[in-house]
Amino acid sequence: MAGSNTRRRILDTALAAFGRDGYAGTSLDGLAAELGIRKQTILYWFPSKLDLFEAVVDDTAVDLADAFDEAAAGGLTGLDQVQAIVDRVFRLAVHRPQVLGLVREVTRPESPTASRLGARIRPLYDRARDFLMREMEAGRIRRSDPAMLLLSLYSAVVGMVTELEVQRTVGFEPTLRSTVMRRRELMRFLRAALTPEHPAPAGP
Amino acid sequence: MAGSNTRRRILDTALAAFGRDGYAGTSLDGLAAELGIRKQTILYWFPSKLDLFEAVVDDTAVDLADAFDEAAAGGLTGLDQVQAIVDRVFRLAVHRPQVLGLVREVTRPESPTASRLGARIRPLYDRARDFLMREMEAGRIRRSDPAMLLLSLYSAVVGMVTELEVQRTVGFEPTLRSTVMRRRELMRFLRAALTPEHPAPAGP
DNA sequence: GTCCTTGTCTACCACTTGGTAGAGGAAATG
DNA sequence: CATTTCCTCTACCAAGTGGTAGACAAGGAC
Repeated sequence: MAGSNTRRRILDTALAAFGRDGYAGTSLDGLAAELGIRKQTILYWFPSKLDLFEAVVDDTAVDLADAFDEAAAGGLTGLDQVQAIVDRVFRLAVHRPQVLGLVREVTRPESPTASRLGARIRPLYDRARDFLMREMEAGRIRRSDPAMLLLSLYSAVVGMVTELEVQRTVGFEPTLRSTVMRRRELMRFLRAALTPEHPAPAGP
Repeated sequence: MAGSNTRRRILDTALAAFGRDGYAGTSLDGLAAELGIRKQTILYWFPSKLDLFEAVVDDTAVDLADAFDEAAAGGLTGLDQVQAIVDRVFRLAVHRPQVLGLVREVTRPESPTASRLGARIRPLYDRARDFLMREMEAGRIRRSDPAMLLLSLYSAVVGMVTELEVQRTVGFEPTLRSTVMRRRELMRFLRAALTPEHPAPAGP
């Protein structure tokens, strides 16, 4: 039953292709060529292109959730927890940069399954927001609208990671050193933005 | 010579289409249908799809540059200048949301003209970085790597504005009120991140 | 009037797209 | 051995892709 391996290979290659070229920009023929198989083999495992895409999205959502779980398992609080998550996302971005490409593709307003990953991501989003609210309540993070703050955090992280990919595309292979630098700089930015002004602000 | 108006209409509609569906996801036939003309009329004004795309990008780059010029004309410094630019970008996003969609599309690593807008945007980028360096030197903005900081700023702003578009797509028409709220929240975030810790840090 | 330019159109073309139908090999199962 | 199941393939297809060739109408120049 070496065949089930084919399914895995298709998912992996499709993740890279969708993340790199987008849904519309990815063709089954091209994908098959990249895999050294026929397009019909892809359609055997996944009844349609959209089905394949959704499978890739679901697969990726699991990876992301795992990463978050892992980062959250330490039971940290405040900025230390934020740092742990950023570290984890960066590690994911270095090991499997395709994942972030897919996130970018799928968060496009007109993405074929914008709502789908939305639903998959929703629990993560809610957890993160609850965390931020709790920490604000405890005075460990500067008070602000948690939803907005979360969006800012998300944008900053994905933007930074995307930039790494852009460099790679241009042929400027980012060194481990430069990646570490970026992560550190991003954390400085986030810490500056999140550190509370006074120990306990408490306002109306 | 009412014809030249056609060119303008094509550019406007193409901007929206490319920003919404991406380069690969946009077909000349579909674009023509949207305009109520034949595809060949498009190809009369722009010799190829790629030419059209590049024209749209150039056109958009001019708009962006104008917006920056306008925001920078006040001769402000420090956080006030940053705020002016964010305000201006938000205004652009509200009036012509397609522009931000295109920016998003074109900053994809594998975008057909990733380097093109890159070149067009480069002067803006350099100006912004110089500004940040100057303000850091003057102690009006927290010291950090200007390039990284700029990327964080860019990501936060574009992410926030994109989110407005996502809401619109989902049918949740963002009110003027909610837009203003978002802008204010974003500025709080940026101010927190940029405000210098001490009046004059002075390093080695 | 005739000619030339401008702009939009119809008619086509070669190629690619996602998808269907079904042949055939390999291996387990009886 | 025969049968069935699993997997990958060849052979197609209808629709859509970007793009070419050229007809045709409107208007200005002469």
